[in-house]
Amino acid sequence: MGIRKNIKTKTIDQASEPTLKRLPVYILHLQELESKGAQYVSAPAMASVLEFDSTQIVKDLSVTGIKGKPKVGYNVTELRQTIEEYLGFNKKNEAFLVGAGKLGQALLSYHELQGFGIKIIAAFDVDEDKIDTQYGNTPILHIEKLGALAERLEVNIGILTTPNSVAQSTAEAMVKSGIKAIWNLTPIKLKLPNNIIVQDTSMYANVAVLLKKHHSSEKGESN
Amino acid sequence: MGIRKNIKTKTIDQASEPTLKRLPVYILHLQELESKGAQYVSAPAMASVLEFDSTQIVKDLSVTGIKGKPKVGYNVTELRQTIEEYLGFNKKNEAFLVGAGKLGQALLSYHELQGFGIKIIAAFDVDEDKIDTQYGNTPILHIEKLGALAERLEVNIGILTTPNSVAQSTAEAMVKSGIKAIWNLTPIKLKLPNNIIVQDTSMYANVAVLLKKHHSSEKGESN
DNA sequence: TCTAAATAAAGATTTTATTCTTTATTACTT
DNA sequence: AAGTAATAAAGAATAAAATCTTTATTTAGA
Repeated sequence: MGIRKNIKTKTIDQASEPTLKRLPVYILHLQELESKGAQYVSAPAMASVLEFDSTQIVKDLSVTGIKGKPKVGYNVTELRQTIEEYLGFNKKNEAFLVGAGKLGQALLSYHELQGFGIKIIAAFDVDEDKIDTQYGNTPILHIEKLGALAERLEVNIGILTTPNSVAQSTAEAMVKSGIKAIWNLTPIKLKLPNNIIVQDTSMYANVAVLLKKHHSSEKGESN
Repeated sequence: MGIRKNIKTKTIDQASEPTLKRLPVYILHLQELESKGAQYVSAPAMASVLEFDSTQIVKDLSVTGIKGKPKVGYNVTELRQTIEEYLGFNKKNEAFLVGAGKLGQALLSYHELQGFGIKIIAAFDVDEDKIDTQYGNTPILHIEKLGALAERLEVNIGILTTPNSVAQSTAEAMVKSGIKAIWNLTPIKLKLPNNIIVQDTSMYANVAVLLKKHHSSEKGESN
């Protein structure tokens, strides 16, 4: 019969940021497998397709608490659902978008985001031409209404796509309105209270890495 | 007189990716300082504004080869120019954008990118309604013309903003056309030859990190 | 001209993430 | 039913990055 360990592994949480960023990649891959009718998938099989290290995949997936079976792998659908649940993609993540410029409009059109947890229910701006119009199905409102609406609708996720010059002040207004988590798509480093979650997605940062690597490789450096 | 060390520090290159991503933040901050007429700035002064560690700033800046003066700091304009030069922002980085959907259009409108090194000179799509029109000042062409044009204009930077389903095949076509560096804004993990530089900017990855941190903090976890 | 304060720069330490190695489990095969 | 091959899971080692510490430089002020 053997000895059964009774020690519960309880370090379920606290996944690293690189791990969190890889999890959506797994979801997309699993969705593709599902569409092909696959029932099970092993970590090495995923590794060869995604070109990750297979033990890293096992580690990444383990943060969700899911268990795979040796010789079989993971149940594809169960795995996808478990990751989605872990990331909170299946929760009602309603968000406000502030700054309805080009980038903001792109995100308003980017309906795939809904499948990945975020639903933008209103946008805010100061441009009178945009205010009280709709973009897609999303109303664009004057930014003054942010506070009252955030409270009434209990929205606490904000997406920041304003011009750089007003990014900091707008973010502060969002916090004052009860926004707890901000997805910052401006390149500005926001200074906000510690309890506010800020996720930066700077186009500039990515351009910088791309160009430097590109120019370095042109000069024949060893990558 | 003292002993003057004659050993040249030659590890000028090979900045880490986190460092490369911070460099544009410094540029933005320096631009602001310049607009206020500041002549010099010290690493600790920048640190207090940007909320970075000051020694990290010194380390980051040192990859460009610039030297600061004790008690004075760095010359603001010289520092900005040196970083821009290091990242290749002042070079002629002409790029093609492939996939003129919403996200692609947002980038076409995002003229600030020019100040950060990237100039999109043409966009490509398969949608007949878009082909041979212009978006802003940028022509949208049929994707079949990519190869010939890339060769003629010697463009080797590509921006990928297609639907996920065609991301891989489009990327392969770009590589065949002579594109050497791809800024991948799809969430797909591209499988391309090793000599091709790929920089991923996945919205999903960032949403994943944001939501997980948000939900974890709601549950009262220690950040 | 000398002293002291400020700061850059280099080195060491700590932390974090990835990769490698070992162990144990499970299903398939004979 | 037993052995074997495949694989997950846990742990160890390695690599990388951030932070901390020390040293040396230099300019401003006495």
